[in-house]
Amino acid sequence: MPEPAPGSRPTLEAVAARAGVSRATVSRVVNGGAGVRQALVEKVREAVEELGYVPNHAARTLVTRRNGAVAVIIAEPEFRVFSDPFFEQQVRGISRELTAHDSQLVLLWVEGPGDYDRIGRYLGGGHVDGALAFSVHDNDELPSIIRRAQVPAVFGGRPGWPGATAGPAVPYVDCDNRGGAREAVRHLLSLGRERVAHIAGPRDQTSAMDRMDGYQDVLLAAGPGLIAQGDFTEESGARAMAELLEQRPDLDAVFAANDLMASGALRVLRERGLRVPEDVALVGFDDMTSIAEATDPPLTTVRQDIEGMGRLMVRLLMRVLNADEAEPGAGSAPGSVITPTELVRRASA
Amino acid sequence: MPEPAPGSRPTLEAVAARAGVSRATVSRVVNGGAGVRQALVEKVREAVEELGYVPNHAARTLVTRRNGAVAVIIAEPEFRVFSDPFFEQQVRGISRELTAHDSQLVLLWVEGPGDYDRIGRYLGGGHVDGALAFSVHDNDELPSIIRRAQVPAVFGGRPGWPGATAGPAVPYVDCDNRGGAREAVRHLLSLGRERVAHIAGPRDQTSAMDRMDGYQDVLLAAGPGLIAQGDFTEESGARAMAELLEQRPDLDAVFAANDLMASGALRVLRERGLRVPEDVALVGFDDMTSIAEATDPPLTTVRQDIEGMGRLMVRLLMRVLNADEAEPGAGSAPGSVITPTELVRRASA
DNA sequence: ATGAAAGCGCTAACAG
DNA sequence: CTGTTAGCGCTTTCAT
Repeated sequence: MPEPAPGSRPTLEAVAARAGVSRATVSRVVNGGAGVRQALVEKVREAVEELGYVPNHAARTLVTRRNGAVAVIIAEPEFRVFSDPFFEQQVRGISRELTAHDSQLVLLWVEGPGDYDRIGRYLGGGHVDGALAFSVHDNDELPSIIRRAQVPAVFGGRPGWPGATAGPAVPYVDCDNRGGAREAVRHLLSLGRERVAHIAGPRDQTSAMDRMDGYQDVLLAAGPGLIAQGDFTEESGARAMAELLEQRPDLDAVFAANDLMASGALRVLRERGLRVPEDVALVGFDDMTSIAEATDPPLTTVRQDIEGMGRLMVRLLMRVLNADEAEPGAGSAPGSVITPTELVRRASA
Repeated sequence: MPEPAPGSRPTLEAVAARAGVSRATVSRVVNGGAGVRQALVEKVREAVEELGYVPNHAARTLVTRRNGAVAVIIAEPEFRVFSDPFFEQQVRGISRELTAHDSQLVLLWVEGPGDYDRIGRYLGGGHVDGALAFSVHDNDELPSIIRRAQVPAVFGGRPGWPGATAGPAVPYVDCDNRGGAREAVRHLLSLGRERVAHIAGPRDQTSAMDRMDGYQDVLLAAGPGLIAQGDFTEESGARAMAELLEQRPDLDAVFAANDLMASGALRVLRERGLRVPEDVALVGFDDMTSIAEATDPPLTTVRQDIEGMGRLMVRLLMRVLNADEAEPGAGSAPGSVITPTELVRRASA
């Protein structure tokens, strides 16, 4: 345990002196040691160890123009967000992958429109190599801020704002919402269900819309009154279920756009004395285990690999960064990633 | 909207040329503009605007040795952590206050012993001006890592590890756990209750122990069988309540060390047909509104200003940083902060 | 394979 | 008040 001199850290210079080599050589060794004689490498390593040398990040950034930091932007239009287990998992994946890439996670917490200015300046200031953001709502200002700041970015979730499809493609990572929804509905049909209803999520979130599209892909002409609108909350799921039951008392299956709404629906179903899955089969989406495994009966649902998506966001960003380095400004079309989903069968369908 | 030249940002030099002054003058203006003629200030401001100049952080850090970033270390020995509402609030407070101090939040997520090494190196590498950590358990390695890295740090929650009291005092921010507990118990007594039980939190968390101490301060000789051990979970609260009821069926009040355990206790109380507060009065701790307001009856509890504590952690750290700057290495004894608590009366007591 | 030297962009004495 | 100058610690040609 080298006791560093209090006050000032040893520099490259000091290490060089100690090892009897030049600064350049020390630098090479510290950065991998390619093209340096083994004997010297060892001598330098020793000196580094003895002095407890740690490279000065600022100095390195100044010349390499890389700062080994990535911003994670958390916009908070709603109440929860952080305490959302979905979020926690995604950030965890990001954190892990960033660590693997020797990068730091700089958290940018946006609390209101007033913050956008600050965030824009920060992003534009070149403090981070790139940014990771989440496209929650369609009409979010964030994308344009990021574009203006000219910082490479990757989104979590397919962006849905107006010009998203036009112009330079915005790289994003999302799960196969539409395909997963199709699988859920097909599963319900395979169970012999004939009147499958859908509880949809908010209209301004692409994930919700994609899931509804998937539902409609399979049920080309979904009967009237079989789709109800929710907003991803438990309460809205309950309301939507009540509505559906009123319009179509004959329904025999429900596909809810997320587990939380499914649990709300389940509650109403039971209150009405309907048995799940005997009378009505129910499938959710997300496989938020804290919900899906806690309900009675446990929910059959569509799983997405949330942590994996977080990791992929980082990998994608790193690819953009490296492409940018090779050919700056080249529209290196990084493409997006859609991760597969998986139907998890439990007892509700 | 100045369209920055693609590829490279304008430097101080460029601004100086444009404004027809020296780099030094531009630097002065950019950093507040003290001692520069108004005419020049404006000329420089204009040039900055036109060129879309943004200071290079790395260059600035290199000379000032300040990087405007603070690490928030999240150790995760348990499952939840991030999704803990307590945590969310504290981090929110930290984030806000950091923003007010023009500092960035660098998130360091520690997932296991293997990560300590990396964290230690990072902290020691001078990438951040200081660190904020949370003292969850007594036997955590984190404090020693931080000390070795010689980075100024402030803890959230009174540290309880062995040498915490010896050596240089570790600044921390905590609420008045002991005083709050006293108030809770006194309230129960003022209601005429005579056999007040306590459901304690984990023995290796100072907050839990302090609350128990507060309980004992008031009930100098708490009768036998009036204290049961929990671990801050709902389930443990229920178990503890059952235990207490068995040992002291005559108890007429309970002070639980947190709201989660109180809600567990409440559940058991109701299962046994005991009325709250008529038969047994109940007080919790934390005022986690998502719990305290959701129970039936709503919980009387001890509120702590969690977000405020987060903000205070930052302020305290900034004070340490500034003291350090004035007199490096001086044991400037920053002291800790204990924030007051407040009894929130609802229906349970 | 190694070293010498030239900056990266900025701040902070120090002169004027 | 303003400009000149000297680095901060590191990487990176370019010689050798």
